[in-house]
Amino acid sequence: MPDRQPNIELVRRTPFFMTAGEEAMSRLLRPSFTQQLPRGAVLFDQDEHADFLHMLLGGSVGLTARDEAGAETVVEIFGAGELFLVPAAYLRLPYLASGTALTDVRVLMIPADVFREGVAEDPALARATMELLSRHWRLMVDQVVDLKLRSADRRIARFLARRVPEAQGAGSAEVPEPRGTIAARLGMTPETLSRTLNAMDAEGLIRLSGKRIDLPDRERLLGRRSR
Amino acid sequence: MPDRQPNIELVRRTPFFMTAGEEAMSRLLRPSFTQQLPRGAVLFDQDEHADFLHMLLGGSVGLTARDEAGAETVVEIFGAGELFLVPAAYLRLPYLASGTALTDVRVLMIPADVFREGVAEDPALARATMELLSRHWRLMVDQVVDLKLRSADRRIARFLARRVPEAQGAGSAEVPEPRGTIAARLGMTPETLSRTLNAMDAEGLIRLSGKRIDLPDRERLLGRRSR
DNA sequence: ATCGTCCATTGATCCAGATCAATGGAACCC
DNA sequence: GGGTTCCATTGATCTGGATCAATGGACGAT
Repeated sequence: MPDRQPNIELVRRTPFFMTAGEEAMSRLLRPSFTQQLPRGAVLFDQDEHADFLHMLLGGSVGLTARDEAGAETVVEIFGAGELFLVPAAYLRLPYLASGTALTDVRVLMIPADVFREGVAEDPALARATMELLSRHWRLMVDQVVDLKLRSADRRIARFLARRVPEAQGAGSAEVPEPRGTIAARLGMTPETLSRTLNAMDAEGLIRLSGKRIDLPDRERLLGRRSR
Repeated sequence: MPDRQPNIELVRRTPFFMTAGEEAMSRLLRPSFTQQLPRGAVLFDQDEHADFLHMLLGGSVGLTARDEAGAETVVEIFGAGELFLVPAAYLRLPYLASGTALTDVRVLMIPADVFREGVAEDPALARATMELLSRHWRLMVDQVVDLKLRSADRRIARFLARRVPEAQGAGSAEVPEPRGTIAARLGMTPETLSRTLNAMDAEGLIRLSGKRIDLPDRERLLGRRSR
């Protein structure tokens, strides 16, 4: 059920549109629409032609890549306010990965050709796009370093710490995504994730309570030298 | 020994300047200079402020990240014609990684502020930059998938195959970089790389000859299902 | 040429995390 | 409300690749 009236305020406040400006926003919004989808829905599929960019208004989406043997991983998990699929749309190439709703989601669908036009004509929109791409590149570099240098428990600790809104001290991380998805994002099996989480709980580093995880001491959690 | 006369033809032919156009090129080249550096030289250091973009005119450069414990990996290896460090320069953030000359290199040094100005004023330059960033994001996604899904020997096979100029059949890959660097780029130890390379040679999948490696049958090399 | 240094190779052993295999539990549907 | 299904957890075992430990060779310096 497409909906032509997205929550404008929410869109206006995203880092992307804060940089791109009001004009770019209304230009992109005019031909766009929003979709509500339940957990598990597939938003787009690897190898298919990129007709839309997606901006997540609520919920979270997993970028899932499948290799030639059919095995799958999660490359990244995007949360509310994130705009993604710019590279595929811009290069007019097929998507590198599929997108799956990890929770119920609300997505703003922006036609790729409108975006390409806008970016060519509006310097502020181009600026916002370059910033976005730069940030996203750095996120992926960070993940590569994580995978190559850090052990499973350090990766988990960092993942949880980044989910806490407060920069310092104690906090609480919302983790509504399926465990298997998080494990895949972190480059490990669900079994390893589960075991490590329970061990951390036993040590008092974290407090598991279903879809929320409390971090009593962020510094201690990150500080652990397990290699 | 900065040199104010880079090989213009070489620069003009890079994918980046083919898109950015002649005007952007002369604008960026005017305040730039080239440097010749020996293998092992450090071009820039992690955490330092990004004052320059680098365009590699010859040789290859490794992006090396160091974690808090002092361990290092190689995030990416760039070859001639590549422009890198755009994200740090554009976001005015410190470099995420250090750059090391893996062979003797010739680098064109482009001042970051000139680049930022140019990108704001020249739409063709902005377009080239968005394409570059999009491509680079996809390269990192590819690497993440590689690390998460593929075994050491498959990663090596793919790495070698991508170094062969010819798309099909047999070919020869130049591998002038130190073995340890390649191992780090592939997320394994030099020991594992060495052993796997020798095993592949024994099976006739590749032919080792110092800094060159011949691939008699690209398809067979890639086809191996060792999961 | 000869030495020293660095890097690659080779060998032996170890271990973090994967895999295989049940079992437990929460959400969903008639 | 009681299956049914799916997902998370827990247990036992296995293994790809890391680590530790020598050698061997190539290259640059003298």
